[in-house]
Amino acid sequence: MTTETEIQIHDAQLLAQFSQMYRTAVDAFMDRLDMHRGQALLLCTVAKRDGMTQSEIAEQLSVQGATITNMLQRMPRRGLVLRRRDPDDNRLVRVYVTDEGRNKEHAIDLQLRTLEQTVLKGIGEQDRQVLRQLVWQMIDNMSGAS
Amino acid sequence: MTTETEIQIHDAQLLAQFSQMYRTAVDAFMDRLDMHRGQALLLCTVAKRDGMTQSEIAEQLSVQGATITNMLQRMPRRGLVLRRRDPDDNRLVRVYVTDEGRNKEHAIDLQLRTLEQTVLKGIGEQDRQVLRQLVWQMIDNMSGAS
DNA sequence: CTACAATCATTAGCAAGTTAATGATTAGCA
DNA sequence: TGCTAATCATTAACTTGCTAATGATTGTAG
Repeated sequence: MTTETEIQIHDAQLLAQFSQMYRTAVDAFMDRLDMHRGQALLLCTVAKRDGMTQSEIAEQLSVQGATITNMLQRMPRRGLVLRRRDPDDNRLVRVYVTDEGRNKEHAIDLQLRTLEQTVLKGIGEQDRQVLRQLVWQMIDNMSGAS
Repeated sequence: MTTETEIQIHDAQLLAQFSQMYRTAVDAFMDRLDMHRGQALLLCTVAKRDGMTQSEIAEQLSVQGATITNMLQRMPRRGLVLRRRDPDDNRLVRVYVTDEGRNKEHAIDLQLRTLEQTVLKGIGEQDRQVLRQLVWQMIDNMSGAS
C-alpha cells in the first residue's frame, strides 16, 4: 500500500514518517492503560531514580524544562507522583513516585515491551543489534547539532 | 554524556528518544527557513502531486485529516498554497502549490538533505541501506497495528 | 556584606497532534 | 425518485512539544 512511494522518498522524510508513526503507536499503547504518552514516559524515567529534579527529567527525555512543568501540572489526576521542593536548594523541585505510581510503571513497562515486539516483528536479534547501534549513532549525531 | 544510560534502556524507549530528538532536529532546520515542521512537510508532499485532496495528504503524512485542516488554516500567512473545492465533488478540497510555494519547497528540500547529512554522518552507504530496510520494516509493522 | 550573575521553575502563547461530534455533499438502493 | 448510508471537511477540546519572558533562589566576586 505504501509500496509506490517507497522508491522516491528521501531518508529525511522516511525518518520523519517513522517518528510520526512511532509516536502514534506509543499513544495507542498507552491509551489502553488510560495514560498519556508524555506522562507515561515521565513516570518510567522517575521510577528508575526516585527524587529526580525536573531539569534532570527533561534532559533524560530530551525535552525542554517547561514541558515537564506542564506535564506535572496535569498529572495529579491520580496520585502517581509527588513533587517536593528540595530543602537544601529551594530552587529545585524533586519528583517522587508513589506506590500507586510504581504499579502503574510496571504496567507501562509491560506495555512498552509489547510495543517493542510489534514494531520489531520480523527483525532478528542480529539485525536488532545493528539497528540499536545505528540509532545510537544518529542520536549522537543529533546531540551535537548546530 | 548519555553513555551511562545506554546500557539499560529498552528498545521502545530508545526509539521514543530518537523520535523526539529527530522531530526537534527537523524543527530546528525548518526554523531557519521561517517554516514550521508540519507546514513544510505538507508543502513537500503537495509539491510532488498538485491538487491532492486533504485526505490524501493526511494519509501520506500518516496524520489525521483534522490535522491537515488545522495546518492549512494557519498557512495562508504567505501565499504558498491554494485551496479549492472540487467542482465535480463538492465534498473534496484540493490543495495547489503556488509558484512561491514551489520555490519554498526547493529550499525545504535542500534543508532536508542537509539534515540528512547531519543525522546520518559516520554511517556508510551499506549501513544506510540496512537502516532504510529496517525502518521500512518497522513502518510496515506499525501500519497493521492493532 | 552586597551586588551581580547563574540556575531552576513557572507562565503565557503558539504549533501540531489526537478524538469525537457535526454538517454538507455524494452515492446507492428500494 | 427519495431515503439512507458513506465520505469529506470542519469544529471544539484536549495533551504535548516549543520559545521567550519572569520570578525566586543560590553562588560568587569585589
